[in-house]
Amino acid sequence: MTGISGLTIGEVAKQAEVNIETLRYYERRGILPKPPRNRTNYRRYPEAAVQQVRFIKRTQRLGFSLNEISDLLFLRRDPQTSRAAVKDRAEAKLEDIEAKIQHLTEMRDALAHVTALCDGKGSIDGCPILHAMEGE
Amino acid sequence: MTGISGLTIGEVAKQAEVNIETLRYYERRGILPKPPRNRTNYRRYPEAAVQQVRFIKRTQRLGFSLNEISDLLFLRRDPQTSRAAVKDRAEAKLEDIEAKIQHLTEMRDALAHVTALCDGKGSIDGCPILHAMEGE
DNA sequence: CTTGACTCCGTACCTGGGTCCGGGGTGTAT
DNA sequence: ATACACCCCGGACCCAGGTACGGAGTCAAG
Repeated sequence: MTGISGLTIGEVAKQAEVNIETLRYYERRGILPKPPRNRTNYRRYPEAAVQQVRFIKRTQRLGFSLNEISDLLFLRRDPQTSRAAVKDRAEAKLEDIEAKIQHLTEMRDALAHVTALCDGKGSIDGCPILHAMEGE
Repeated sequence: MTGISGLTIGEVAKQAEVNIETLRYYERRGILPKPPRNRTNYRRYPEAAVQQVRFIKRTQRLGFSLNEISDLLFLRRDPQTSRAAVKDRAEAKLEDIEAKIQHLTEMRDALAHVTALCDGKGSIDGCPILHAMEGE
C-alpha cells in the first residue's frame, strides 16, 4: 500500500468488527461517507471511520434501522438541530420497542395458555394444542 | 361457475380474510393442499379449506413461521405422532418468544437510559444521546 | 518475478411472507 | 352479445440488511 496513510477497508472492517461488504454497503446507502481514494483507487479511511461504523452498530443495537440512523446522522451534521429533535427520535423508538414487547408478550401468553392444555401424553389424535389452533 | 360445487379461490379468500395471492402462495409452499380443479381449471376448494387457512393464520399469530406450521401439519397427518412432539414444538416456540422479549427488553432499557440523559434543551452540539451512541 | 493476500466493481442472491403485473381465458347478468 | 368481474399462470417486486460471486487490478514478501 503506497501513498498517504489511512486505513484500508480491510483494516476498518477488522477494527470495527464488520464485513468488508458491509462497509461498501453502508457507503452505497450513504450512511458512511465516501472515503478518499489512493492512486490506485483503493479506499483510504481516516481513523475516525472506525468510530463511525461503531456508532452505526451501537445505534442499530438500540433498535434503530439504517434509515433511522441515516436521519440521526443528518441531524448531527446540522448545527441548527435542537437536542429535542434527537430526543424525539429516541422516544419514538422507545415506543416502537415497547409496542413490539407488548405484542410478543400477548403472543407468549396466548401460547403459554395453549401449551398448558396438554399433558404431553397420548397420540396426536385429539391433541389439545392442535385443537386450540383449529378452533376459535 | 359450472360443474360440481366447491368454493372458488375468491370465496375462500373472503371467508378466511386473506388475499387470493396468499392462497396461491400457500399452495406453492405446500402448506395448503392443492384443491381439485373444475373443467376450466379453476380451483374448487372444499369447505374445510377455510378452516385450514384460519388454522394457519391463527398459528402464525402464535409466533410460528410458515415452515414451522408446515412441520405441525405434517405431524398432524401422521397418527404415529405423539402429543409430546407437538408440545415440544410449542415449548420451543415459547422459548423463542421469550428470548425475543428478553432481547427487546434489554434494548428498551438501554435506550431508556440513554434517553433519560437528555433534557431536550439546547443545540445538537454536545447532545448527550448522540454522545452516548458514539462513546463506549 | 511470482505467489498469495488484498482490493476494485457491478450484480445476483439470501430470508420471510407475501403482493403485484400483464396477458390471457371464463362466467354471468342484462 | 357485451360488459364486467372473476380466474389462470409465471415471474417480478417489496421490505431490511446484508452476503456472495467473479473477473480484474494491486501490493508486499521471498
